Amino acid sequence: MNIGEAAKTSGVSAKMIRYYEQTGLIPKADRRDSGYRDYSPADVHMLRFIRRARDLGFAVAEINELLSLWRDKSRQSADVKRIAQAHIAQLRERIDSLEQMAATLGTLADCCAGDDRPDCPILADLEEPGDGASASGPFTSKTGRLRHRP
Amino acid sequence: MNIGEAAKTSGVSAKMIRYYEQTGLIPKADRRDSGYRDYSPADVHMLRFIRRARDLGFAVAEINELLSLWRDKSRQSADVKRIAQAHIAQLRERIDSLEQMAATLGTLADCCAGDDRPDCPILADLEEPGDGASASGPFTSKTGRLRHRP
DNA sequence: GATGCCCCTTACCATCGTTGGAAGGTCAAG
DNA sequence: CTTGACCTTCCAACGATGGTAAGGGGCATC
Repeated sequence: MNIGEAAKTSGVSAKMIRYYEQTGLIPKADRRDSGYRDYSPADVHMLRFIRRARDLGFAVAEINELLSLWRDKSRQSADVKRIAQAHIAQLRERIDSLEQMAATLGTLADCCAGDDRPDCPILADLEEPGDGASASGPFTSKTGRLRHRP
Repeated sequence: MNIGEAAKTSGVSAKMIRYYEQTGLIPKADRRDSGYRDYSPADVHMLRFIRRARDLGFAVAEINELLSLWRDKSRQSADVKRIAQAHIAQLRERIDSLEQMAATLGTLADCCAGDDRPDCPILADLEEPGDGASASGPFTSKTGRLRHRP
């Protein structure tokens, strides 16, 4: 199976398949005489596993952990559960940050007339954060910022 | 005012101030004879504006928009409100994605014995997503992924 | 006036996951 | 044989931030 086919059936782009191979997340694919990578259904299975884990927000490093547990038939489900729960906690933190942001902005927008007058509580708050719906607590400079999604 | 002082009083690191200048988010700072950048209280004010907007999750491109409205005294608060509301909608989308992820994982973890047996519904779902708490709907490959926060 | 310390400058490199492109080889169909 | 779709490798970029290194200035203290 070509990399293109593997990409289509797994949902992981060919670019990313090569990247995952390069970074060691997945083992080096077999090569045909032409140099083309050759994928088995089992490889595609693994790729779909990765894809699914990415969709669930796991970082590649975490997926690495999950993959070794997946490959290890004698794995303990407790290990997997631990990783999953740690990830859930991470997700909750980010959700909280985002909700704080949205709440702050929502309050400001509600106070905003939204007409053609230059008075704007949103800009005013950006200038000098108010107390009411302040978002300057839990997330300072490093937390709650989202990755740019292309 | 030195860049260090400006950084301290604005909450934006010196590094980022230079970066913002380089990328055109803020105008080039005045220079003293020594070559040091020189910042006025107004500049610091602007930096705090930026900082606050970053804390609220605005991307730099959005902050650019906000900054021009901020500088434009005849701005219409409707414009600001529009930007803010679009941003809120973005935040809500991401929150939804994250909540779906957390819910899916939570369900799986609840079903997981968490003992030393190899049977693990979490891994099973990663292999072949189930229907119950599937998270394969709204967020496919590009949505809901978080930026890595160092 | 010299010494030490901190700050400043520019200029790279790394991160993380992903996408894009260029330059060239392979394969299957016409 | 040609064409076009595929594959290969390599290199670069994104966005925001941190780090580091080398070289020089500013200021307080001796």
